[in-house]
Amino acid sequence: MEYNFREIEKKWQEYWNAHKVYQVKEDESKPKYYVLDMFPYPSGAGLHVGHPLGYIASDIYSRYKRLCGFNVLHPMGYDAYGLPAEQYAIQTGQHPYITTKKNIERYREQLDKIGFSFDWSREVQTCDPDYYHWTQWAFIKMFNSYYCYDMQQARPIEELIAAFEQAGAAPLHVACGEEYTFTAGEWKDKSEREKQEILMNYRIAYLGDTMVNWCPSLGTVLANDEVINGLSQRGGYPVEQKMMRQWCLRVSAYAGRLLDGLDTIDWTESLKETQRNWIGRSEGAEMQFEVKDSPVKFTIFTTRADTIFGVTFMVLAPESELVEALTAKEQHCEVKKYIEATKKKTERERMADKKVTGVFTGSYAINPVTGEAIPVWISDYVLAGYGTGAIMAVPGHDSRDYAFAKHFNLPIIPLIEGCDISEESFDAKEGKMINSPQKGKETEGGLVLNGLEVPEAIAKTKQYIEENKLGKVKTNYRLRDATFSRQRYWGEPFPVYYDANGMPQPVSMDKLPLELPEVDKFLPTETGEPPLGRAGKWAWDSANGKVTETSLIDNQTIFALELNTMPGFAGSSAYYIRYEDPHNDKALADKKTNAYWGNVDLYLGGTEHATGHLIYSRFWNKFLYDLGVVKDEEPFRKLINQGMIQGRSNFVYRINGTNTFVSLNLKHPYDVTPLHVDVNIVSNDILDMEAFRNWNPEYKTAEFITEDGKYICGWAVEKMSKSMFNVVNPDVIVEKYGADTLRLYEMFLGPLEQSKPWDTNGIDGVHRFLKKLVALFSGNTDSFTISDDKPTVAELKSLHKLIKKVSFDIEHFSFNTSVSAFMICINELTALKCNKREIVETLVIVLSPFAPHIAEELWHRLGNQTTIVEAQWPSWNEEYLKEDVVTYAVSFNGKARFNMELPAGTLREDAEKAALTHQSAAKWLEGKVPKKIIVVPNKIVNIVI
RNA sequence: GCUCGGAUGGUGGAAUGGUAGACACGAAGGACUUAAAAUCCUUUGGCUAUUGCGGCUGUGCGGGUUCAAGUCCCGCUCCGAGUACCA
Repeated sequence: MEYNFREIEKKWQEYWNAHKVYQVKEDESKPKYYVLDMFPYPSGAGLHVGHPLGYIASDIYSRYKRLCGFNVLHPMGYDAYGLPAEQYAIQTGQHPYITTKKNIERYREQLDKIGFSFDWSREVQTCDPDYYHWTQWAFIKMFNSYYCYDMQQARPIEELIAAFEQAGAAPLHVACGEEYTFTAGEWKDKSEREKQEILMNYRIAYLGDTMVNWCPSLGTVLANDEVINGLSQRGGYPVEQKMMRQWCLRVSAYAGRLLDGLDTIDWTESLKETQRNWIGRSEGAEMQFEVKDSPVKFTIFTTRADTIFGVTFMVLAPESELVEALTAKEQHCEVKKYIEATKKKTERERMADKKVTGVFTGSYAINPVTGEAIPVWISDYVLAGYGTGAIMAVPGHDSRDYAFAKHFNLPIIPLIEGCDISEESFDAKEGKMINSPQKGKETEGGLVLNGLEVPEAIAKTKQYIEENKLGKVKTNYRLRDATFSRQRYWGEPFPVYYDANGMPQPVSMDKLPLELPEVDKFLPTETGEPPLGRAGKWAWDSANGKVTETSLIDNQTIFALELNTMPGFAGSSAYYIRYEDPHNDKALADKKTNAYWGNVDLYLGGTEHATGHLIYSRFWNKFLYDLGVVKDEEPFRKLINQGMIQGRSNFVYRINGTNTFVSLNLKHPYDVTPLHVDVNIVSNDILDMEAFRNWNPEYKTAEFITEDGKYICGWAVEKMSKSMFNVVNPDVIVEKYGADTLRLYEMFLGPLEQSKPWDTNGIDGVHRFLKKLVALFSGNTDSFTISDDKPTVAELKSLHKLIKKVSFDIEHFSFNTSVSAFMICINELTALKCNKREIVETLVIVLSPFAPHIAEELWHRLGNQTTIVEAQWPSWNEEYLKEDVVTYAVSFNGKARFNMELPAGTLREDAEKAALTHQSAAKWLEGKVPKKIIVVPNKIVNIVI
C-alpha cells in the first residue's frame, strides 16, 4: 500500500464534509468544551505557512477532547472589517465587500486543504448585517447604561435619571467624565438638551470631546493600542493629538474589574503582566494645594505622599484648565508663547524631543503640610490626561523633576538618609526619611516622618492627609476610555441619529440592523465629512423607522444619522458568543444556549492582541455579564499564545559588477552583494541553479562559482514577507507532502508558544514517519495486511508508552514532543514487524488528532464503519510500562560511573550492596569506605566517598 | 528607564533536581542500483586515546545551596518581546 496522501486526503475531506461530521449541537448528556482560535482578518495575500500554526494546535486539542467524550465547540469565522480592503477600495474603486468576499473564499480554500474540524455551519463574518446587528445592539445597550461603583456593575440610565430627580447629583459614586453637583430641583429646571448633555457624561457609550490620536494620512482617529511610537499600527503614518467630539466607551469604569479578573483566569503570566501594565493601577493620594494671594485651589495626584517635605515647585500640564487662572499678568506673554509652541509639536516630536522645557506662571502654591510658598511652573512633561494634570515636584526623588530642577536651577532637597543626589535623583522607594520636616522647621502637632522607612512614611502621610482634610487616598488607572469613532466607510454603522437638539438618539432596537449604505467613493467628502457623508439615503425617518433620503432632513421626523463607523475591535469583541447561537435573530445568543456553552475554555492566538482585542472583549463581556446576557464574567478561561513563524530568507552572492554568483563559503576574496533569492527554488540551502536562471530575466545568463558543483546559499531569519522572497505557502506544502505532513511538521518545529523561523528543510523526517507507518502493513507490496495475532509484551509496551506520553503532552500543549513519541513508537514497531490489529487500531486513534486523514484511512481499512471521530481515546495500562529489570546508574560523588541491572522492586539495601560489590565498583572506591549512599528508586545509586 | 521572557551540538530542539544532547534535519561513510530517486545500515558535542577498553571536558559568564544543578538561589553579560515623560 503506497502512501497516496493526495487521494486519501481528498477522499476524507469530502466525506467529513458530506456527512457533516464536525457539526455540533448542545447536548446535555455530554460535558461541553469550547476551543476557539482568534479569527483572521482575510488579507489579500492569503495564508502563509505561519497562519495555520495556532489552528493546527487548536484542532489537535479539539479532536483530542472529542475523543475524550466532550461535546466540543470549535468554530471559525472572519474579522471582515478593516483598513486594507478600504484602502484598496480607495485606490481601485472596488467595493470593500467584493475584495473581502474574494479574500474570504481564498482563505477558506486554503484552510479546507489542511483538514480542520471546524463547524463551518457556525461561521460568522463581522461585516454580515445579521452579525453586526448585535454589535449595534450592544452599543445601544452601552449608550443606555451607566456604571455604578457601589454595585460594581453597569445599570440602566433610567436609574440614574430617577436618582437625579430624587436627590440630585451630589453624592453619587458612579463613573463619569466630570463631577457635577446639582440638586433635584436644579435638575428639574434644566432643559431637555441640558439634561442630555449631563447624561452623556455618565453613559458607558458616550460622545465626548477628547484628545484623540488623529492620523491625517489615514484620515481617521485611532485607539491608543493602534498607535505605536507615535505612528499608526497600520501603515506606519504619523499620528498627532487633536481635540475631537468622538464616540467613546467608558472602559476605564471597568479598570478595577479588568485587573482583578486576571487573577481568575489561566493565561500566561507575561500576558497578564502586559495587561496589568496597560491598566496601570497606582495607589496614591490626591492633595489639595491653595494658591498664594488667590482663591484658586488645585489638586495633584502622587504615589509618593511621603515626599511632601521635598516639594520645591509645582508643575501643570500645558493643556491644564488651571493654566489661565494661575498665570500672573507679568508672565502672560511667556506662558502664551510656551503653550503655542507645545501645541505645534506632534506627539512624536514631543516624545523624540527629550529637552527640558517649561515656563514659570508667576503664581505660588502653598504646601499644605509646611505652609511654604512654592513656585508653579508649566511643562509638557506633565500629561493632562493622567491624574489631575498637575503634580507636586520632588526633584530629590523623581528623575524627571530632577532634570527640570537642574535645568531651571530650582532647589533640590534630599529626603532619604545617605542618598546621593549630586548626579541623579534617588527614585527607589526605600531607606529612612530625613528632612521631613527640616531641622528648625518643626511645627506644633505637625507631620513628622523622620526616621521612618519609606512605606511607613507613605502610609503615615496618607493618614495625615485624610485626618486633616488636605485630600484623599485615591487609586488611579492609566487605562483610558476607548475612542470608538472612525472616519471610515468599511465598518459597522452607528445605530444613532441626531435629534432636533443635535443630541444623539439610538435607533429603536427592532429596526436593527442599520445597514451600511452604498457610497459612490470611499473618500471623505469635499467638506471633510467621513465617507458616509456621501451616502444619499443616509438619514433616519423616525416616523416610519427606516433609513431615508438625506434631502428630506427636517429635524422633526427626518434626522441625520451618524457619519462615523465603528473601529475594528467592535466586531471582534463578542464574536465568540455569537458562535454559540449564530442564526438567532432574537438575541446575540439564547440564554439557555449560552448557559450550556458558557465561556471559551481554550483560546489560541497571538500576543499582539494583548492590549487591544483582549482588553476590549474582556470589557465587552463584563458589560454583557452585567446585563445578564452571558453567564461568565471572563470570556476566555485559558489562553495560549502561539509564537510567530518568521521567514527564513536565502541569499545568493553576486560579485559586484558581474553576473557571477559565488557560493557561500567561497565568497571571502570577492567583493559581493547579497541578494534575496526565492526560498522555493532552494532546498537545504542548495540553490537550484537552473530554476534561478529562469526565476528572473536579469539572471538568465548567471554564472556560478560552486562548491563541488553545488551552490550553497546563505540564510537569515526575517519577517515572512513577499519582498524578502521567503513566503512559504501552505498549499505548496500540502501539494508536495500532504496536509498530515504539514500538520505534524508545524507541530514538530518547536514549542507552540515560541517564535521560530519556518524552515522546510526538516519536513522530510516527518513525511518519512508517515510513510513508515503505511509501510508497516504492506512492506513493499500493494496489499494491506493486518494480523489478528495477540500482541507481544514488547509491542504493548511501545504502544502504552505512546498513549501515556501523547495524553500528557496534549494536556500540556507540548505537541512537538508528541510527534517525537510517534516516531519512536513507529521505529520500535517497525523493528518488531508489528502489524497487529489491536496495536494499530489504538495507534491510529492516538494519531488521529495530529494526522486525521491517514488515521481515518487506516481506521476504515481495519474494517470500522464509523468515522474515527467517534472512537474513544484509549487509556494506558501502567502494568505494561513496568520493567522486569531496572538499569541503575551508579555514581561516585555524583558522577555517573557504571550501570548495573537489578530486578524491578529491589530493596534499597540490596541495591546499595549490589552497587558496592559490583565488579566495577572497586576501581572507583579506591579502597575507601563510603561515607554515605543515596539510592534513588529505579534510577541511581550515588556513593559518596 | 521599567516589566516579562530567553541563552543547550553544524541546525530545529529533548530532559518531574538524578546517566545532558531524546527525536529530527544536515553532514560523512556504506548497502542496493548502469545511474539517479527512493529505501536501509553505521558514525556524528568537543578534546584526547585507540589492536582494545577508555579518559578528560562540556548547557552564556562568575559565585552559592545539594550526595547530585541545564534545572534552585545570588551577582553579571548578551539577545528578544512589551511598555514608556503615568507623578
